[in-house]
Amino acid sequence: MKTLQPRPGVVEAHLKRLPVFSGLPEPAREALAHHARLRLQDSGEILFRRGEPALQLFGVVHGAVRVYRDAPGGRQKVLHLLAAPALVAEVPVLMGAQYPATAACSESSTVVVISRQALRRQLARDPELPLRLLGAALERLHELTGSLAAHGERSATARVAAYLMGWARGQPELELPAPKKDVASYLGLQPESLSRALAALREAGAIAVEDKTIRFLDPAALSRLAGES
Amino acid sequence: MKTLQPRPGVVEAHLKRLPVFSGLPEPAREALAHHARLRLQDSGEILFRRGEPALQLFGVVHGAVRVYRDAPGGRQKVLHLLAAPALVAEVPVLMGAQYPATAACSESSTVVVISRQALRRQLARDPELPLRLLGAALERLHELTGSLAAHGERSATARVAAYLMGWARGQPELELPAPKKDVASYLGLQPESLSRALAALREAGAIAVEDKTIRFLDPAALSRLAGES
DNA sequence: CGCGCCGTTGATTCGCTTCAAGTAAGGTGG
DNA sequence: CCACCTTACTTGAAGCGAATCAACGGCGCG
Repeated sequence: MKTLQPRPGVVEAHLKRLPVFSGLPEPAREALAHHARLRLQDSGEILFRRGEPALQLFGVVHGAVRVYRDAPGGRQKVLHLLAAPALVAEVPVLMGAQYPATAACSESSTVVVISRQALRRQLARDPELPLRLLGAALERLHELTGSLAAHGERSATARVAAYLMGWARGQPELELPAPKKDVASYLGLQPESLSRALAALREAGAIAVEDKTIRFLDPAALSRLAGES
Repeated sequence: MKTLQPRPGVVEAHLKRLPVFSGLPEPAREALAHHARLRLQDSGEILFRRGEPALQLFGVVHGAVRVYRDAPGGRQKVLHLLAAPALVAEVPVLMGAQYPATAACSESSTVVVISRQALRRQLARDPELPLRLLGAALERLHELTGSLAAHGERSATARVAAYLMGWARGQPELELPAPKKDVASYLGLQPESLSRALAALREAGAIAVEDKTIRFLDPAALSRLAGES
């Protein structure tokens, strides 16, 4: 891992690409950027661990991050998969709590690190910022809710189909934000099961798979496969 | 369902028993109570539905509520089980969003209903209140995180054991906050499976079951059963 | 009383996990 | 540049655990 302290302008440009900060007036972003660090992380490197006091907010500007919890038996259950641009750990940092899970890069990434102090300073100054962060938290809650509702109900294939559609956003192609084994864990599956589910979708003519790239060949069929119990 | 408009003093007394409001100065609670309604709900009656604009905050002062989402096939997946005293829907009301799920009473309950307007008015006046509500939201997020981590990993019996221990809080006995079928859904199980899991724990000598009451006979054994994969 | 809902228990089925190979790509050190 | 290792992914076969189907007893309620 390399920590940089580049020109504030560079960091500010990165912040601008994060949805939460993009709407802010430029001076506010500059104030934040002034106290931020930039980190270049290799795949697998850890951003923070569960239980540590949440002193830093992370903005992923390039790459992808997985948030997970260790489970008995040396396994880990992935709770979130984030692809740049995304914010990690707004809620615990905002609340002065501990990190509720561990975060690691699932590919080499560049991350903007903002200290809790700096964030708090800016929060006091900018009345819009807390609302934006709360909005992000709400979204997170929404995602967890949906994820929880999806588990148990629905077959493996249906879950995978639904997940793919959720990432599609109308585009004809999508790049998985993490190695398949992490995607599998996120979906509550074993890697083998994900592999088989993708194979089933492929054989149904709904998608084409090449490494981490999924091409949508038949969105209607995919949606049908996602819908059935 | 019966809606009452009792003396504010009565409502204020109820509010005082809700953790979020208990620390407030009495005048603040009275101001809130003034615009609140009291509802007596039968088991099964609905507080709000997914997708409706979140105009009302609910405080359960007696009884229990389940929050769920409808799943394909006419089923429903329970996301939260709340026993009085508890608050429902702080986050969407605070954010001016829509209810992300549906809430219904799982037994006959009495509920304090506070309009978003009234809450907002009080929020503007009381600098401590938003933080308290945020804290509640964080707890909710925590619960969801844990719940999600528990699904998939762990066997049915282990999940049930872990769930029971989570509600125990040191007491030798606990009352399930909902009919067993709702508890089952919350744990991602079919009612039959919950029944079998409880039977297994009973046969292991860890607990005794009588209707909705669970007595802890051997906490050590229970914890051991909860721990294994 | 008779009906419906909840909960329990038994028998069976089905889907996912597990175990086991085997391929392919990337990294390292000789 | 190649031998070697590790890691990611895929596929096949077998086992198991929870879902499902079914029947029954208890209880509240009209």
